[in-house]
Amino acid sequence: MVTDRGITVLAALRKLIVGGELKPGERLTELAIADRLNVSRTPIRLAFRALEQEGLLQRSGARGFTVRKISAEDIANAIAVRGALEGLAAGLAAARGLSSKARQVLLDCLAEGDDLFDRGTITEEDVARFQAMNVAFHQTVIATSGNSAIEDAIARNNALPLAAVTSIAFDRNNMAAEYKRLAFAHTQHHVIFQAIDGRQQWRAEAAMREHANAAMHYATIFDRIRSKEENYRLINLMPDEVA
Amino acid sequence: MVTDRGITVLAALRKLIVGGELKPGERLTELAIADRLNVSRTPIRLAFRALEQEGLLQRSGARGFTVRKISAEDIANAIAVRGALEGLAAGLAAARGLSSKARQVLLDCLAEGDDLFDRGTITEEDVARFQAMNVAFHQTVIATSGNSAIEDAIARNNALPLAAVTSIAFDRNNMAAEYKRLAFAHTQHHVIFQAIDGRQQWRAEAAMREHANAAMHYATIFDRIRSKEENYRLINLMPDEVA
DNA sequence: CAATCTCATTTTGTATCCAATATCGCCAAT
DNA sequence: ATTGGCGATATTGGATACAAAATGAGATTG
Repeated sequence: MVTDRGITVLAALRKLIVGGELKPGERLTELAIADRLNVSRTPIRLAFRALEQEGLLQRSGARGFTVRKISAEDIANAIAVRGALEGLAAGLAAARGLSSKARQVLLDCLAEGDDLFDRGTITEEDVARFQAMNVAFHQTVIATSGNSAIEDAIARNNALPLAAVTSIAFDRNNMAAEYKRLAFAHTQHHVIFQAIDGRQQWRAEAAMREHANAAMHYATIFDRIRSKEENYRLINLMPDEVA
Repeated sequence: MVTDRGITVLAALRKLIVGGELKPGERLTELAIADRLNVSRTPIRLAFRALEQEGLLQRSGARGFTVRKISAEDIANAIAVRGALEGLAAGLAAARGLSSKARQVLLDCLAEGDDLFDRGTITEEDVARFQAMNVAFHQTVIATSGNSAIEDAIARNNALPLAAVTSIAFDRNNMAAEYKRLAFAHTQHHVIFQAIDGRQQWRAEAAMREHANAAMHYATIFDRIRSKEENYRLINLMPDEVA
């Protein structure tokens, strides 16, 4: 064993797929990919099955895998699922109440967002900051729910690039519009925090569920992002990179 | 390749785990299981990872897998997730409307249930009939939602034995109580159908979500089922066996 | 000319071998 | 007595060889 290549291979393949170098619908044979990545078929076989579970690959008939064709509808579907699951999480979090530590994390997220949006404009780096803050906010709420099955279900649902909390895309030619979009999402974070902190279960659930619709935006611009119009920038934290 | 043992091995292992022959917490080594099932390590490696995804195995440290310890809380958590997802599905189904074919399937399910519960008592065979009908009802609603991400998420959440629609458990010494329980669940089916057929999105969602609580019963009696008290019978359709 | 059958080729599934590394027990030193 | 290192062993990861299917092309026949 040279090193633990399994993980490396999996990440490399994910990158090839998400990055579009392996095109949707393309058929993958173990040998071809093995040669391409300079490993034997063994780690490839494991990676194929893992990626099938993640929803990036599909079995094609009795033989082989193809790269899943992801449509805007798929993204929208996954976002709806995310909304339902995160809504449930937020409601349960409200019912259970925040630990003082979780409460502080959320407050920090809110403060950071306030700081970010106070200026009235944002830069591309700000978007990256927002993303990190956003991920922390959502993960804290989910963790506070105390229901690990939600966490699992969301993690698996996150496999689709644009449906995950860890994805963010924006139009660099239109940062004013992006500012509005993200600032609104941040305002929703305030509402969600209020509801959870105030132990209002139903309100927390409804607010979080509505908040997921902020991401529905991605489904509508999915085709433009996919075709790599160069004014669209996609920041996509891979599963490996998330703490 | 003798035959496609991969699937066989996976199913066999699942059975060993769910059946309790491999005890929760037990550490599994590839070689030991390979010998036990008379195959090489290769299909075992694949199966371990698949079962990890399903949530039946857990990675234990840097080396090896252990059989996941499932608690009553885990079951309750998974059922809550199922409720949220099926609730979402039912709501979407109401919004979209039933196809005439789906409508007929649901009506048939209702008719079969009516027939089943008309007599005022049930036998063990009736429970099996109910289970088949129940699975069909739920799958039809989920399919009608038109959101395949829900289907996927539910399928994966179903891995835990008692959290799945495909599981049913009952106390054979107390069939009168079981009759009440299942008859009530069936009445809920009527409500859900009414709501979906009447295009009442929110009512459909709420009704389906509440319906999931019928399964919460299993979380409460989980320990008794697990310890195989012989008056409890568990019918568990494995993922392979579901059409 | 179409349909079907056969055989070659491709590709997957399984077994086994080797390399790497974690784990455990033992011994010594403090 | 406890801790730290050291080596033996167990166990996993990866490569390769081989067996079994599936697929496709070409031939053969109705």
